[in-house]
Amino acid sequence: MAVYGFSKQQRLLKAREFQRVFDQSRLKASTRAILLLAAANPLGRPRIGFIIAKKQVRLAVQRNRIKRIIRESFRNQNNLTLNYDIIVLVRKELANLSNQDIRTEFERQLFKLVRQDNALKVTDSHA
RNA sequence: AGAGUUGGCUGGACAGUCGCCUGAUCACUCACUUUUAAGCUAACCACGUCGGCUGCACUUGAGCCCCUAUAGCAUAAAAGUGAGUGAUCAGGAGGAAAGUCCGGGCUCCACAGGACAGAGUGCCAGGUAAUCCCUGGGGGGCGCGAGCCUACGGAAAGUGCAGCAGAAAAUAAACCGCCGAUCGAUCAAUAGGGGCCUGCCCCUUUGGUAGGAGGUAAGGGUGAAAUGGUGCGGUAAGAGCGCACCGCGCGGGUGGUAACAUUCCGUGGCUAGGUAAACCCCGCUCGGAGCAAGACCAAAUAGGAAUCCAUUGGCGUGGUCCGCGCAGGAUUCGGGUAGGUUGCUUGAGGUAUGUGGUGACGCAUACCCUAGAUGAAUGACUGUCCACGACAGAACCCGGCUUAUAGGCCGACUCUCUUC
Repeated sequence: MAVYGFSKQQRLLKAREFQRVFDQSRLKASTRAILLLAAANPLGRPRIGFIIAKKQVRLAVQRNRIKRIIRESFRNQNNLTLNYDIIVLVRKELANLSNQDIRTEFERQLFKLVRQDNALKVTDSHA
């Protein structure tokens, strides 16, 4: 039932949680428009948090739009097995993209994280 | 019909699927509190020794009592509170939510007084909780007009400033020009007088020429601005020097609550230039910080305070003992961090009607409750339609101002043209 849901359990809420991801990030994917950082969590589900600086995206309407689209995309990733806390850092160029382009940009980087995670699991099992 | 002025309203619509936040109701789970029910615990271990008993031993030690059930422990049910999950229902950004430029409410701090500094403000009257806002009125400017703009107190309190041009920029001055009366020089003339050398000289008068102490502010030219304008008289030339009209100042009257107006009366020949978003003067206003205000609950860690225990032993003080201090243990307390709760949406609130007022707005009655997030909700996708959707996202709350804005709708008014 909660497959498509998006409650507070799937969000990063505290400054400490954000700081932990920055300190312990193992996965990283970035383009000119967006940067994803991720650190493993023990909860058995992924969580997501946003950092959209006012310096990068000046208008509040644009910041809200980006958050909503990426959150909506993240919500629909029902088969995502990535047990990580993910931080999305938004850069200036993302505000110029359309809704559809923001979505594909985010999903492409998210799958990059999944591939990195799989590669790590393989090396861990060898070691 | 075209051009324009002005006031107000609106700010994509509908359907489906999947989500987010808040509230209400219901169900389940967990925690806490209260009540009720039935139940378990007087045992064991350790310690203390005010007293008692037992009993060994001769003064200490051992065992029991010395104390609880009106207590403690866990269980179940019901009720309440809180949290979580699920279901259903309801609600969920703006006209500017923006800039944070003013004004208030609210909160805390300081204090409730006075003075100075500083900042703001500035025609008048009214509205308001209040304002730098709004309404009405006055003055000035722009527009054929509807209308628009206006930082609009004081320049005879003082100080300062004015590039370029121009002769001169604030107190009068004089470049060109005009005049040159009064002054001597020179020429001429006629008239008059005088002298003698009898055709010359002198004096007076008149006119001219060049000069000139000086007079003048009409004219020229410069400038944003040059010490009222026009005309006539007047004069050597001119000039408010005089007069008429216009303008201006002052006093009075009249109208107006007032700013102010004045086809009214008198008076002054006109003096008093500009600049105060230059200093300044005058009147009025202003304590500071802000919801990250403030209030409450409060883990861990460190530290603090109080009480009790141990003070046999340790460290310090000291020759030693007592004592004192430090370190130790237990309990309690307050401050307070993370975190949480609250402040937090019922308010100078909306809508309708009536009513007072030119209007801003006030008053009365009825009805309505309309976001409350906090790493921060109010959305995404699909389809259909059309005028193809601008500027843009609440963060304690209101009243204004300013700035941004695709379009669409309604009202009032002005000018021009055409037809009747």
